[in-house]
Amino acid sequence: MYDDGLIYRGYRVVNWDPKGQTTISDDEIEYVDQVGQIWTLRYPVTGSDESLHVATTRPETMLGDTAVAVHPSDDRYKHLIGKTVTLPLTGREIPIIGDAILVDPTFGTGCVKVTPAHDPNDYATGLRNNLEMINLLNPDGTYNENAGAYVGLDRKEVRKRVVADLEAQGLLIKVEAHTNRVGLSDRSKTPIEPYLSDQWFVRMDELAQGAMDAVTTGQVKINPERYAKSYLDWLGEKRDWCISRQLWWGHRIPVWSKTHPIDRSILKGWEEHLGFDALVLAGRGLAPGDSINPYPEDVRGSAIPRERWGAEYKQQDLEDSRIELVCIPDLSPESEKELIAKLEADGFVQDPDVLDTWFSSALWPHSTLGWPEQTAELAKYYPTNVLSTARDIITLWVARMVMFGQFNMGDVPFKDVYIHPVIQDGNGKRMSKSAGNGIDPVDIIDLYGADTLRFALASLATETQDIRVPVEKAKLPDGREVNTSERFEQARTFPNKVWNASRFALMNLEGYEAAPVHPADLTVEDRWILSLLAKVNASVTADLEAFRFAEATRTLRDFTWNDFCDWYVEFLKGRLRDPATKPVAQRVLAAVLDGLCRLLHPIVPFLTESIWQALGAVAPVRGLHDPEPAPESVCIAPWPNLSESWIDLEAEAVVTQWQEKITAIRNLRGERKVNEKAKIRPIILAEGPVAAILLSGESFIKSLTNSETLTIAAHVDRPAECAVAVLGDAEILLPLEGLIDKKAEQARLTKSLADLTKQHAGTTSKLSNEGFLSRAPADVVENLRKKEAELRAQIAVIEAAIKEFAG
RNA sequence: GGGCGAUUAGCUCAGUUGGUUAGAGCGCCUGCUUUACACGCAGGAUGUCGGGGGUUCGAGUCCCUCAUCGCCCA
Repeated sequence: MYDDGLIYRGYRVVNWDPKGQTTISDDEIEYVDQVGQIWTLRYPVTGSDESLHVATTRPETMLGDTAVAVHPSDDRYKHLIGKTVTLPLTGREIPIIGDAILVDPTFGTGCVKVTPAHDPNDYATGLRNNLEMINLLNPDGTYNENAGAYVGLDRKEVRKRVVADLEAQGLLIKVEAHTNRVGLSDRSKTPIEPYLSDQWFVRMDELAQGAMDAVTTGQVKINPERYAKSYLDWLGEKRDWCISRQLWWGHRIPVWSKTHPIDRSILKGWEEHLGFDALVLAGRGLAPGDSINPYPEDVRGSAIPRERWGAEYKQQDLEDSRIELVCIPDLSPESEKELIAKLEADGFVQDPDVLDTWFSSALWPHSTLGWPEQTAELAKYYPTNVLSTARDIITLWVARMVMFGQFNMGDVPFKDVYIHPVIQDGNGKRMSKSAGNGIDPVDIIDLYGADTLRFALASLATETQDIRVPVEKAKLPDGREVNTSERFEQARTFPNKVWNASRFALMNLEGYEAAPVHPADLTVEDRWILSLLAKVNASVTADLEAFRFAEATRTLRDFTWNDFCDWYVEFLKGRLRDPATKPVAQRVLAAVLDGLCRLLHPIVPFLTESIWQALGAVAPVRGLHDPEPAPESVCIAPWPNLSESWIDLEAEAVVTQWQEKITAIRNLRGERKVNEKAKIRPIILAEGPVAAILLSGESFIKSLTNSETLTIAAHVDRPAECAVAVLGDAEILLPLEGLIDKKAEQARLTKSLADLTKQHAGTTSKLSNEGFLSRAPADVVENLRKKEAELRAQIAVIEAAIKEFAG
């Protein structure tokens, strides 16, 4: 990048942390609203009675003012442009300039003090207007000799004295409370100072454009999509990146310099080896265009016009000296050593600064694969598929990885960026070690296991940007008190449930023999569970591909718990006891468990692996069409891709019918507080195809409601005392001789009548709405018509039942 | 100041392109040690979808506005 002129040394205003004594990047500044003050100062116009009022939140910087700016078309001040003011406390005469960019004439007094060395906007103004730049600061935050009488004092002390001295001279107009945003260093929490100093920069224009193009063309996809905006906005500014840091850790900048008249003879012999372009030579005080400097623009920085070099460096009092810079290119370690030795023997010293950590981190996707060597890993894994990261480093890291990948590798580092939500505590605060509100994942593994941790996080990973995880204390077996959360407490039941269902399956797979199962041999409930499994397979696959982890997890949980465990396992119990039906039931059970393990594996890998091993022991060969040996680990088992032909809506409709009636009977039993163990003799009134479906599931309905007998008929002599439930297509009677409280029963029916009547009124009002009928889609209208008819029938049945009780 | 997100049951959250009576888990209430599972089973109660306005036959969902909270960027 150095050779390409993308890295340059520049004398710029940077963010300076006086405590850490280092530059910090824009991203490491934390802005806090602080109640402070704003001081209005009076600057007398030289040789006149007039004076200008300027407002500032940092009055001490006035010592470094080199101009006062007004808007060029501001009638109040236009006539003063070109004159000077006498800067209080210093006596310096500084120009009054017109600058339309810096000054908003409608804000404040319309006059702005300009301190180019200590404010980024003022710095830009200084460049535009060719202003002197006076650096007031020492690196430790004290004021230097440019501050005159205030030399050696800390910036806070200078402020106090400057304000007091101005007040004593009657130049302090007013002090007002003012809330302003103060930039604090993330690291040291001290206010940062804009500071003019020599730093290294990366030129961003082309690099940033390339990284923007990667996202706008879809070469890199950011998920959720809304985050692409912050990526593009940030890169769009194309602000050059200050990469030098005055820290003791990090990659040291591989540049050697010597402040001396240049003696190129010491490099004799290297030109050929390195190529002339590998050496960038620059000198402070060199005349512009000096032939010895191949990249004057790059070295000086585009923001500093060549014709202004003199003014720049005069302030550094270096006009007579020369700095020669040598950037070490890629060499073998031996050659590099040799070159460094030669340079250092001649008095060159390595730049003491290190590179910004993000500069090094940006190399991560390719450097970890062996780059700059062309390794096999690099060829195979670059570019990789997905980068998963948090949103606060989209600009810090993601954008820079893309730029560096494109520059070094000629290709983007990854195809998808998944921005996951950030976990906060129950009060919406970010977790942190110092605040003590953080949860250590290792503690959660100790408490609940890795699968529970993973399952919990997967179920929380929605598209939202934050997830709240209320923090509470828990004691580990070893006595340590750690932070945990009810979220994990809730999640732990799922792996347990899966494990227990698998135990049931494994216990019942004894004597399993693999054989193809013909579709005709499958029962309705087999076809039902396989149909659901195929649907789950499809939707989970789609969810994972779109990074919808919470949705995939919920689908799998619901299927496992509510369909497989609650119903299918119960349907199987009888069949597994009967030697005639057992073999097919076992084969389907093994196949479903096999599929479930594969689907659950990404979410609960340890659990599914142990089930997989146990399943392999009893049923090593599995599958319904063509049974085949299972892979030895679920880790390497192919992701299932069940054919749509498994989807069987007819079977689903049948099982739904059974479930509805079973639930209704259980409901009657539960509400009437009939003991679980008491045998009941429910009656289902139904006719036609509904009755036929129910008859086909008679044994399930009986066993799953713990009924002694079950009557399914179109008509029946109604027992004198029974609880009644009215469904859309059937009526359920539960004879409860001596247990029926007629009044309570009537009240229940009346309440349900009221509900239904209300619903019915809603549907009829819609159906009589001309606008609805003419504008709503036909199927919506049709469905509502059906609904209305059903409700009407249900109401009639309930009214009859109420009469029955009254009679 | 600009941008993004959130506000739905006591708590934590789903709710796809507007279309039946808004869902789940936990918690709560009732009843169950039914030989896979009490980290469980069966059943139940709980909502002015933050406030206001608008578009529409129809709004938790779209638009405007206000409020509160959070994040990012200047």
